[in-house]
Amino acid sequence: MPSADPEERLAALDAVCEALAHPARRQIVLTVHFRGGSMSAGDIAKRFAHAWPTTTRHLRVLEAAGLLAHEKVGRSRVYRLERARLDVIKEWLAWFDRPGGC
Amino acid sequence: MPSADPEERLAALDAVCEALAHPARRQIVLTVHFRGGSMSAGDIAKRFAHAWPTTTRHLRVLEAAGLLAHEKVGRSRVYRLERARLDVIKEWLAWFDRPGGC
DNA sequence: CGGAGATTTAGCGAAGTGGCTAAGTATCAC
DNA sequence: GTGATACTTAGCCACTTCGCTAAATCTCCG
Repeated sequence: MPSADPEERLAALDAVCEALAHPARRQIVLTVHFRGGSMSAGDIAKRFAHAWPTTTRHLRVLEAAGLLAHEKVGRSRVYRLERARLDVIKEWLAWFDRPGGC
Repeated sequence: MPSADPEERLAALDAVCEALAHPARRQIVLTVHFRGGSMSAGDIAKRFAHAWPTTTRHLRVLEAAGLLAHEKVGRSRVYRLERARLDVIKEWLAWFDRPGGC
């Protein structure tokens, strides 16, 4: 269910759009999805050419946008995709399915 | 119809995502849509707090991403929304509707 | 405890973004 | 042509982004 507070929804859209603006971050989100919805930070980092700390930062951006969440498992951190968060984009796109005409 | 060349489609996704990452640009696209799909640069600029050249630049980014196109009409430039271009995002989001599981 | 593995934090530098003002280019009206 | 209207281009500056390496942290194993 979308948040009721319109300001919060705008902020969410903002964060999600900015997070997905970077190709590496779109790739991370897709990768996690196709690996079943959750992956450890190391597994994610291994799949990218960037240095690990660079990937860590991308993960933080995605998490701040609410697209990812993590939990500690032993000495690993497992990131889980918050698929529902992608809905804010769908909602935005839906505006264009209604004909415009002031 | 989506472009056949996968590289071109990736580039398109890239450009569109980056273009829509900025709130002002999302707003421009929405505004043009609700004004019937086309507006002059001046009408667009008038609706924003930014200085006109700033809006011009946003328009150029949106046009480079293929979300807007313009034609000259007298001394005005009329920008038209290319609604179909938004489909590259829908296509990307569609990946998440198929269950992941390597 | 000591050490190795997994991951983040800190901090740097190059490059890009987004705002502005001022100046330029068309086009129309007289 | 002259002047006003409608925009864009050029150029500047503050700030952010994104890559890196080096150092810290946290957790398990023996």
